[in-house]
Amino acid sequence: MYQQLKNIEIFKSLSDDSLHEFAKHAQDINYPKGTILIRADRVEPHFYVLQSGIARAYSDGENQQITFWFGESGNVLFSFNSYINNKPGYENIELLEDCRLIQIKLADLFSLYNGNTEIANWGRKMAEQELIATERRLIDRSFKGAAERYQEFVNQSPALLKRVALKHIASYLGVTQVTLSRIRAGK
Amino acid sequence: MYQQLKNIEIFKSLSDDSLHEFAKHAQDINYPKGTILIRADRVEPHFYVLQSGIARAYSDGENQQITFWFGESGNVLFSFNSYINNKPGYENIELLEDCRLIQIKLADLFSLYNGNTEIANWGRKMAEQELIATERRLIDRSFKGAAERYQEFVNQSPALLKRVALKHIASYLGVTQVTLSRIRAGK
DNA sequence: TCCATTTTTTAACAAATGTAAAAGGATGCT
DNA sequence: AGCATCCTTTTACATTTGTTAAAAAATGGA
Repeated sequence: MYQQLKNIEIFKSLSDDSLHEFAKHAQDINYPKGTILIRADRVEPHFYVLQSGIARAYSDGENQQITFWFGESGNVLFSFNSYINNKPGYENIELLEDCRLIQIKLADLFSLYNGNTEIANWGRKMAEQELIATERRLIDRSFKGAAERYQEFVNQSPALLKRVALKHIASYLGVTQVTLSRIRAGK
Repeated sequence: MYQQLKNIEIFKSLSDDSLHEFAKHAQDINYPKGTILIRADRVEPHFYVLQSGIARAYSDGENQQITFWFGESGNVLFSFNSYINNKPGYENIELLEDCRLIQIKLADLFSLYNGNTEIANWGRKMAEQELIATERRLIDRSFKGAAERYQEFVNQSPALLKRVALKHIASYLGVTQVTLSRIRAGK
């Protein structure tokens, strides 16, 4: 497990000691395509790292479903509200392909945070990077038109474009599927 | 300074020891209304806590300015990209009233993070709370119409409504000032 | 108070996006 | 292969929001 973690980008900033600590609590696990790994109405007691496959996080509304995050190999994956506030969250996470995951209990992760300064700072930086990326997306919604946001998605995530249904990409970009079709048709 | 920090909500989860550590590096500072405290094109070497007054963060585009954050008494205030990546950021921060601030050098904050597990976890939680709030706003842009977003702003931030120019609130909500006027007129 | 400046509202029109429904494609299962 | 299901595109129309310009209202200083 130590060797496995060592090859994951997000762990590369950690010392060997911290990585061994992580490895003690980490499990390798597989789930098939279509699995709803995390449900909005439950407290999810695990934290995951995607090793292969892709996933999406979405929120259910009255008559629509909003996809607001995609995860690829190497990304961390958890229920924000479980992780941060120990409450049921607003997001579901669905595996869009068969996935191989690292699984760690939140309780174990938190004791690592409390007992190891390096890991606490690792967790801090992880949250900060997500924060800055999310804020950029929020700002881009005001600055850029839907066509431009689509072009950026194509440039930055060509792999996702091929593997994810367009209806999910549409809601990720903040438009309806009809609008995305229009953009793609170049009209 | 220790007594002063002790009364700020965001520091209340810290032990006395950690608070004394903070106090060693904290300074009390005042700036007048209109000050551009943080500029997008510079690395900002400080981290601030607002003690009184209000502020906004905004990003400049070609022909518009997007306000994406408001700060009130008790909020932390920093340049994300300076703080997180040590690079010039995308945001300016303007003081909308005379403000009293706590100022701490980022270099000092980072050494606190690296030397004190409790403070590292405090910083982690701070980033996590901002993250969850930002993500909610992003999701709400898709789920809710502009009129509903305005109503929520009115309910959640009545103080800001009175003290901030409507043009800034409009861009915070992701609409033009004309649209916000229409919403307010109930049309 | 008066004036200049800034902010907010209103109006008319244009553009972008949403909605609903239908048709065409693609996919997966038996 | 054939069928059912789901995804994507297209069309027509409605609605929302943006743009530009002007007027009204508020603000701040001399």
